[in-house]
Amino acid sequence: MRPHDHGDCIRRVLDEAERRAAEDRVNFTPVRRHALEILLESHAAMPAYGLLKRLDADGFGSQPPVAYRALDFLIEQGFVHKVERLNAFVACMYPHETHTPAFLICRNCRSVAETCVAPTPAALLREARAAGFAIERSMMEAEGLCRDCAREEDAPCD
Amino acid sequence: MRPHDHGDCIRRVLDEAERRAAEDRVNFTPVRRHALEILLESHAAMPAYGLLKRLDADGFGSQPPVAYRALDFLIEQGFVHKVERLNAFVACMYPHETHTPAFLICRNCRSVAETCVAPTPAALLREARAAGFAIERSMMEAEGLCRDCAREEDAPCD
DNA sequence: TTTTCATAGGTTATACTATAACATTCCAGC
DNA sequence: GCTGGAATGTTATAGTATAACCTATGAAAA
Ligand SMILES: [Zn+2]
Ligand SMILES: [Zn+2]
Ligand SMILES: [Zn+2]
Ligand SMILES: [Zn+2]
Repeated sequence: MRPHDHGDCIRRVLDEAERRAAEDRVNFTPVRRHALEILLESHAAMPAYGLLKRLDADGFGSQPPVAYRALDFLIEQGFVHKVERLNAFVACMYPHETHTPAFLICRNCRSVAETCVAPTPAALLREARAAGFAIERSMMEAEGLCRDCAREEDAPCD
Repeated sequence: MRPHDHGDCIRRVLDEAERRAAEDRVNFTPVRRHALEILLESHAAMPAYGLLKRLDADGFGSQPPVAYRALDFLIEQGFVHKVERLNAFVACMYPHETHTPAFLICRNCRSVAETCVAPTPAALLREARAAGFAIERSMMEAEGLCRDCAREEDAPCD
């Protein structure tokens, strides 16, 4: 991840979430909001039990449903994605647009970058149509080496 | 899934696996082969513990590593894919070509169709290049309604 | 031949992920 | 004030995956 003003990421996404929740008349309760804030702390993917631990520390309860219910809501609203490959969750960086999330997952440092790809890729859409399948949600995940880790592997003095 | 000669699917994939294993000098042992045969029995995705139960019934051992080791091998060789969304496994229907597996997963009947999509979609590849990310594997998963289930939902007498 | 090394498999235990089920609280609308 | 739905509290359990260590096998090196 390139250096950037992460405070800006946080404000931007949180504001948009707030706005969308109001617009859609959904209940953006304290625990839900706080879960999103925790996930927004970094662009890394966080496992459910990591989130739960944080929520517990902040007084929101210690039982698994606390985390999973918050996550269900946030995913439903499109504020959070699940990275299936990692069984972990990330705040969406493009909550203002409907999209097919696409993740670049580094097998070395496990960093996760969400890239901005349009709704369902054309090739998949074509295949789905041919099969009579109606796509409602889709996602893409790619595993490989991030820029930084690739540089390390290249280094002759490794 | 349309009606088809499934025995033909099985023979075709098994032969190709046999051939590729010999070519790559990897050890296609009885338990590995039998695990693939079990997964080939249908195009549905099977959970690891379902596979384990079958392997156990056929005398290959009852402990989780039995199944997970066989799956690790089969995935490594490209004979099997994991459907991340379902935490379940399917035999690859296109073992003769390197590809990005793409699955159409019905949210109603949980059927899984693997569609034949080329290596990493162009859009994702572009994004990855821009980020300096080297993709090694990628996959796509789409959730929605299969042809049959869509028909049912349409039915006025449902 | 004996040693060595790598791969596969056996076995036990445990960690991690997720949901079911039911009780309780809260609040908006009637 | 009653009522119904949404959110939360609480307990229990189901489901997924890996760690760790040990044994067997067989082919290559010494
Ligand atoms: Zn997103
Ligand atoms: Zn990395
Ligand atoms: Zn495939
Ligand atoms: Zn279906």
